[in-house]
Amino acid sequence: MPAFALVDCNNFFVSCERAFRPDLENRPVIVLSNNDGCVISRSEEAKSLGVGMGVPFFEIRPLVAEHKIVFISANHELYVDMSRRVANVLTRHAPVVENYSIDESFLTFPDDDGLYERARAARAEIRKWTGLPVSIGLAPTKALAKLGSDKAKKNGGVLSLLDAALRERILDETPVTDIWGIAKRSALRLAPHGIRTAGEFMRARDSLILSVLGIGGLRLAHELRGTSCLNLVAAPPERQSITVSRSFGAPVHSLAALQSALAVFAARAAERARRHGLRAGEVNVHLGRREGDRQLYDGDSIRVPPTCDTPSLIKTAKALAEKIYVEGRAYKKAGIVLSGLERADVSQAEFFDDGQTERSQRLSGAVDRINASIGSGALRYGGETASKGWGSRCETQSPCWTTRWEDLKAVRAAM
DNA sequence: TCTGGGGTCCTAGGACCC
DNA sequence: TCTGGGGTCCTAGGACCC
Repeated sequence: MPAFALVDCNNFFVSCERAFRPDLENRPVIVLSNNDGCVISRSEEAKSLGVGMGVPFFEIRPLVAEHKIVFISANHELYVDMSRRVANVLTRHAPVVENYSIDESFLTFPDDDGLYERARAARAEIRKWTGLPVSIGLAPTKALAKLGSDKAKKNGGVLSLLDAALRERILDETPVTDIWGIAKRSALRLAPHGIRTAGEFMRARDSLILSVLGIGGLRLAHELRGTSCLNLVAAPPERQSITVSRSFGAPVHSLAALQSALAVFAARAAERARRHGLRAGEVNVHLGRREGDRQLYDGDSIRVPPTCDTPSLIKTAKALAEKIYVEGRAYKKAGIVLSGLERADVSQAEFFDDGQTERSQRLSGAVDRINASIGSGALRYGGETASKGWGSRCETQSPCWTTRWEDLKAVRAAM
């Protein structure tokens, strides 16, 4: 029978930091989001002190001080590179690998022969080559493999749910919110029907599930029963959108500052589009502010002739900003979303091409290459001025141990 | 007076994920 | 005072068409 494995890096961001800082082992450690705003990764020690996922940092400052919790500002350059290293090891262990997120991969196998031993071997090899601890779940469907990897964290690292009887027992003691794809809202709608555990959900009538949660919920129920509905996506589908957005270190009031931030975001977004060989047919710009508990957005979109050209996207972003900007508002956040993406190489012929396109593509390509070799942001377009009045706060960030020569770790060996 | 039925496309918002 | 960033999918409702 075909089988799936989910490989999940434990406390990924914290583990990446620990890989280069052994002194952080056995201590409570957390990693903070942009602006040191929220907690986005926690070591087991930090979890047991009661630090929740996603809680605002300022709320737990006293707890941090009391227990000497180590806090680190996120270093995504490092995490992306570590993720790539894990993926490299995995390709040696399975015929098909889907890199589902920065810290999770689905593997698929034609049959489940000796799968448990193979999973243990993969886990040991990842530890050896990257220093990262992973948990692996084995099962006949993706949703079950995911559940398996969660349970594996407290079960020696590898858990097989290939056996139906064991599966049912575990589902019966699992709250329905622990299922991948079911969160608070859905749980609230299921509760009146007496569905609180994953087991109860799995055994519920199809018609009931369909009416309460829709087609996605029904697929999930089938997955839990052992019928695979979510296929492995080896070649990731074309992405639907590209977003670059940031919260500001302090509220921003002026249009000029918002435009300078958006110019930088537009340049990043354009660069990403080019890296994926895509052009955007629609640009959205939004400005976020806070009113009490609520996040409010002023935003607007515009269709454009498909492009991945930095200057033209900067121009569009600035124009949109001007259109939606309201004087006197304290903006906390801004972003740009590129959508209507199409492959750059199969674009329709450009009827109105005035010869600028090719020149501008060559220029963009050169800028990308220079930035890739020297460091992101080394070369900028006009309008992409350095952050003035909208920069991020970031107290403590680790060096880019694996991606920058100047950050390479020095090791001294005593003979 | 009587006001169909089926379809598509688009958009905004909800819900969820990591 | 201080609350991330980047995504996906689904649904409902409106506009429009024949």
